[in-house]
Amino acid sequence: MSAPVPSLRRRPRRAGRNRVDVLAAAARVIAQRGVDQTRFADVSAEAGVPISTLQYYFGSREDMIIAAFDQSWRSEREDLARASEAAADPWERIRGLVAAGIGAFGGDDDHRGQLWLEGVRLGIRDPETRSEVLGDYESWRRLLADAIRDGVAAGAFTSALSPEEAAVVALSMIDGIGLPLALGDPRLAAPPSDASAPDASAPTALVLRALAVLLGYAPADPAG
Amino acid sequence: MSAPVPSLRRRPRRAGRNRVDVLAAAARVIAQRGVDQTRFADVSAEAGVPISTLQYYFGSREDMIIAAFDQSWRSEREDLARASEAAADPWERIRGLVAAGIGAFGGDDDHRGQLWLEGVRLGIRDPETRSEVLGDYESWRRLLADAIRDGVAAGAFTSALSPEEAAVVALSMIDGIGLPLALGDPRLAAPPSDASAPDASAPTALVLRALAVLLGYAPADPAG
Amino acid sequence: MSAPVPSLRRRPRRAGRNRVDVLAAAARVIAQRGVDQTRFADVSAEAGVPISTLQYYFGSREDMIIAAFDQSWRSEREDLARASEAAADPWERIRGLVAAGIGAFGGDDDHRGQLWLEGVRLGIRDPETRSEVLGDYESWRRLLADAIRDGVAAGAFTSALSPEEAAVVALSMIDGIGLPLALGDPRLAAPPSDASAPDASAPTALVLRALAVLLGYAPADPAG
Amino acid sequence: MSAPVPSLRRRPRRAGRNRVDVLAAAARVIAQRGVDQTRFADVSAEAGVPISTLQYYFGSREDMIIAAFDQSWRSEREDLARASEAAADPWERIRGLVAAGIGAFGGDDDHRGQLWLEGVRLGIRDPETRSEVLGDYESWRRLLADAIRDGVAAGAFTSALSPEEAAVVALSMIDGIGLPLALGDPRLAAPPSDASAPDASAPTALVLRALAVLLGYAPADPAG
DNA sequence: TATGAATGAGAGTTCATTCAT
DNA sequence: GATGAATGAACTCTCATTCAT
Repeated sequence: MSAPVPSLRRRPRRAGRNRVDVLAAAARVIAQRGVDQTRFADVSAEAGVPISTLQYYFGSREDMIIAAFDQSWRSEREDLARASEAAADPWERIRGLVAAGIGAFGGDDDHRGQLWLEGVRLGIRDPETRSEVLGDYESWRRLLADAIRDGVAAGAFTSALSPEEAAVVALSMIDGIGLPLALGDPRLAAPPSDASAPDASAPTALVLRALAVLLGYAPADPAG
Repeated sequence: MSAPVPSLRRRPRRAGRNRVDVLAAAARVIAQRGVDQTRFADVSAEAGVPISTLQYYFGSREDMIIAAFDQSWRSEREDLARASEAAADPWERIRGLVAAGIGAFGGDDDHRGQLWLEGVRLGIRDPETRSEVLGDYESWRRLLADAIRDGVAAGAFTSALSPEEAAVVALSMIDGIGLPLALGDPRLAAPPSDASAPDASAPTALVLRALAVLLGYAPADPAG
Repeated sequence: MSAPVPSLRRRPRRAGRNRVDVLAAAARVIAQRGVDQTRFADVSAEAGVPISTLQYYFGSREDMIIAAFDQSWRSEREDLARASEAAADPWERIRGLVAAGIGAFGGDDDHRGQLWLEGVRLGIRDPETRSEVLGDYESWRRLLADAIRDGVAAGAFTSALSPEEAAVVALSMIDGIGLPLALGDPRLAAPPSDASAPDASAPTALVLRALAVLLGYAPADPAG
Repeated sequence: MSAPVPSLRRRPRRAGRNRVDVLAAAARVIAQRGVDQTRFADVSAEAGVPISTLQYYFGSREDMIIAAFDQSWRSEREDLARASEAAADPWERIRGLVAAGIGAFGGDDDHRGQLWLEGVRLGIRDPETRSEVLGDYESWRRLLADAIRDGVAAGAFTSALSPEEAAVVALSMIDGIGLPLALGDPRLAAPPSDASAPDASAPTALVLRALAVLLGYAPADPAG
């Protein structure tokens, strides 16, 4: 809600720096309030920018929302691309992806999961958004399938499903467990804990154990 | 502070009947347009009932929407309870639940999946709705866990996960694959077909194959 | 600007009486401020009715303006029809029509001329309005032509133009002299007077003298 | 209280040239869209000049519009002055003026009539504009009255009205028939033709015939 | 019980204008 | 001299809600 502290170092040439900040603010509002409840007034308050400036930047409310999603998808894709190069061990890569995916639903300040859900819901009714969301699905599945294929090739995994099929299933687990996690489902909390704030560690471990079974991966502690 | 004395006469049948019809219409509108885009005018048109009558029935827009969800959850629970008695074979029961769950996202006239998604999204922000949705999750998990437990007891399944854990994972797969299915994800279509209308059969088969691996169930054709 | 004093005698059944009052108020505002400067807020103040009620009555601003014109044209046609029956003598009828037509531009509280001008201007750009305005022209011309024809038949007039042609010319004089009159043209004032408030008597007399020449009508005092 | 010292350098030609072009564009927009619907954005598009440049030139929207009218009146006056020297024969001069006046309402690309109407309408409410418009009326009447007076002096005309009165009536005919012509009144079309595009020839001939009667001018063919 | 009439709150959008280059 | 960036004001419109019947 507080206006972003402007970086004092070199102001960018024109409208641009501010636009990015404003889009981040819009994405926060969308995640918090939902697409349909996102008003110019909310983004204006969150970004510390007048309403008419938002309209000057984006034209209409709808275009602002589209732009916020665009930016979010773009940065998600960049994050994923970076993540794919990081770890060499196939299981380690899977573990990272699962943790990142489920973690999106678990944080207090991290509203990636909510934003994704808004995108899915929007995509059900808006064709343009739909293709963006499906592209997002594909990015995730490709990373998962690559890791699985590498693991199979290395002899670490033995899967009855093709890598592509296993990736579809793995991503379903991530998303499917993310929703009740975002709802604060107490059944997903680690046994001793009962905190109402969603904690992604227990569902992450559970999905990893299931994936280990599915991929025929049998270390001492698949989740660890 | 004293509540107004309620009329002791039971609400007459005719009004009650109409209320139920109206709530079904409201649920249809919610599934089609989304909660936030559901106006009195939409429900009025769908139900063929004046707006002021809707307000007379339900009080406020929000109350109408809550009532529509209530009714939908109530009937879902009844359906599930009935389904649980139907099949005796554990795998058969699992197969039925998976097919029902994924099928909710696949139909043209069947908007159960959309309605469920609306409920989840609403539950993220509204505590009252949240507990209803979590209750729904529990119903599903219980049925799945019961079937798994029976299968393990009968020696048909050998699972590294507890029945409860396996049920959580199974439900995640169902929901998690339902969303891209509702989006018309072409990757979820059966290979030869390329129809744009969502077809639940391929993802259902895929999830069943994954569950067979997960539960150590090895018939000739798990999906069949 | 003051809210209309409601007649205490029998309130009409539903919305209807008020609608007529509101339309009269809208017509006043249109005449005073012009179509494009007529805001809901202006009509609301003039009619003493909330803006949202205006929208409830008419739907949109544009529809309200159309309705105001409609009502004005309807009453104008009724006035003309009534006027056509009044006088028997052809020249007397012409005199009445000229006086009425030019008088529309001359009064302080009479904004018929301004309203007509707004209609013409609107009709130049809006086809629907155009046909209404042209119908208005036809009504006037028919009355004038009928009177001229009767005068010719009675031997009172001898016109080089056909009655229809003479009517077109006569109406042109009326409208064409009405505009500078509405502008307060000092050249149109009676010689001794120099009042800035438009006085229709001098231009009316002038047009009548011209028409007398045109129609070959030669009494002692054509304007008297 | 001291006015800022104005730059002594005359405004450079280039800027002045551009200003004139821009004003012509503004006049076109005013004629096409009407004064109240003339936005900076419209003139900007028509003139190919940025909005802020328009504001730099003219200050405010209102000033731009006034300037456009000013320029239009100035050039109209120059045209009229030139026209008055052209023809020697009184009736010929009248014929030229009538044709020019009515022709202003008839062309497709000629929006002089519309612009004049906008000026009249503006003048009804704005005193400054009013005196400009009345000056325009005087210019026309003077030319007409001069021609009539010359015709009377030459014995070609015998009018019951004074030349000034006859000029007022003549100008009224021109303007009064111009409005329905601008509306595309089918009754003003020449009998055989039925073109929807306004054709000034028939109403011009009609007005000339009426004027011939009024002025006692009796050639073989007054309109020819 | 049910419904039409009326109205206030809130939102998006347009547009002229101010400011800083 | 000329122009893009930014912003406040004003307006229309949608919609839930209240009131009276």
